[in-house]
Amino acid sequence: MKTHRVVLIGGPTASGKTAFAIRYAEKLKTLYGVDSAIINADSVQLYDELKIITAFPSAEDMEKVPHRLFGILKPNEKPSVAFWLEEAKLEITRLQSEGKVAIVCGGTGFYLNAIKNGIADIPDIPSDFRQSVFEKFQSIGRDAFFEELLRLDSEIVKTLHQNNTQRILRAYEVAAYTGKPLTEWWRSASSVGYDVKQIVLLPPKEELHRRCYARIQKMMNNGAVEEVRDFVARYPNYNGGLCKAIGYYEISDFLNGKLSKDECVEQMFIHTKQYAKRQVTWFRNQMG
RNA sequence: GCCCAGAUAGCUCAGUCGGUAGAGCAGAGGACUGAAAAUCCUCGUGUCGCUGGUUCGAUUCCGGCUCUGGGCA
Repeated sequence: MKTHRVVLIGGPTASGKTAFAIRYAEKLKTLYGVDSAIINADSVQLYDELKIITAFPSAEDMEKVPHRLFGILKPNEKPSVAFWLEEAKLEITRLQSEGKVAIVCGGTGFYLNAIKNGIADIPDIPSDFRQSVFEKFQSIGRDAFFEELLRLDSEIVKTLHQNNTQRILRAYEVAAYTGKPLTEWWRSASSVGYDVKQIVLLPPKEELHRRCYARIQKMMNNGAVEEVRDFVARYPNYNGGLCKAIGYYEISDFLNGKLSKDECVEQMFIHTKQYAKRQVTWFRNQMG
């Protein structure tokens, strides 16, 4: 086992990545005598809150194998691939210098892909600039905004639908701020150049759905409701990155009476299945 | 027992002034280069409750029946 190799473990939610990664690390140790660490590649486990609904690794698991990049963000901080990649590269470099193997594990295929293929070296866009772009979008409307974007970046249509607000804003920001179209930045992306071994777990759909449901039940039994109640009490009117964790809105709606408990669980189940499906599509089609 | 309102896609419902019907959600597939548990795209044949009648033609109008709400007794 070459220690400079980077192992990527991906798969949809509830596919058993965490358990697999730990077994993998233990085998590296017993079979090859090689130490390793698990690096988080899950956007929502980057946070140090809402650990139940984000399926944060258990304390026992974290004792078995060193874990990195878990719980490194506060709720009001925002992650991004670029941020994550920088941190992951630092960890990988550190592990490799110690002769250890990096096991990058998580469900955010976008992040895993960045390890494989790298991302374009685009400068940070200041938040006030981004805000002004957003205001422009709101004032002139989607159609006009998209037309202006095409003037700045004529090739963007090939990969971008004008209804995709997040991305047309991003494309506009980059083109307007850097004076260079996003599509051109993408062409200049260079691979990070790791020797990557990729493992993707893809359980059959029915089994995956069963596991998703079991996991939601477990979260609810482990205090997911109390966790969200406590969180919204400490962060009133929160609208940061943790909002996107499945369970945040559903349990909030249960707490304020908009959903019954059964409906809440049902919604979480539906959203988890939909998420898993998007992940499977990504892993199948974007990562070979 | 009587009165009223419903009965249309897996669910919630719209609609057809009579020419066999469409939205949202769910579901299926897909995209993805700095929000990715996010964001976005594509896909809609279903005895229009059952049964008679009128009509060239009924899911649509009329009658009866069944079921579900709500009201009156």
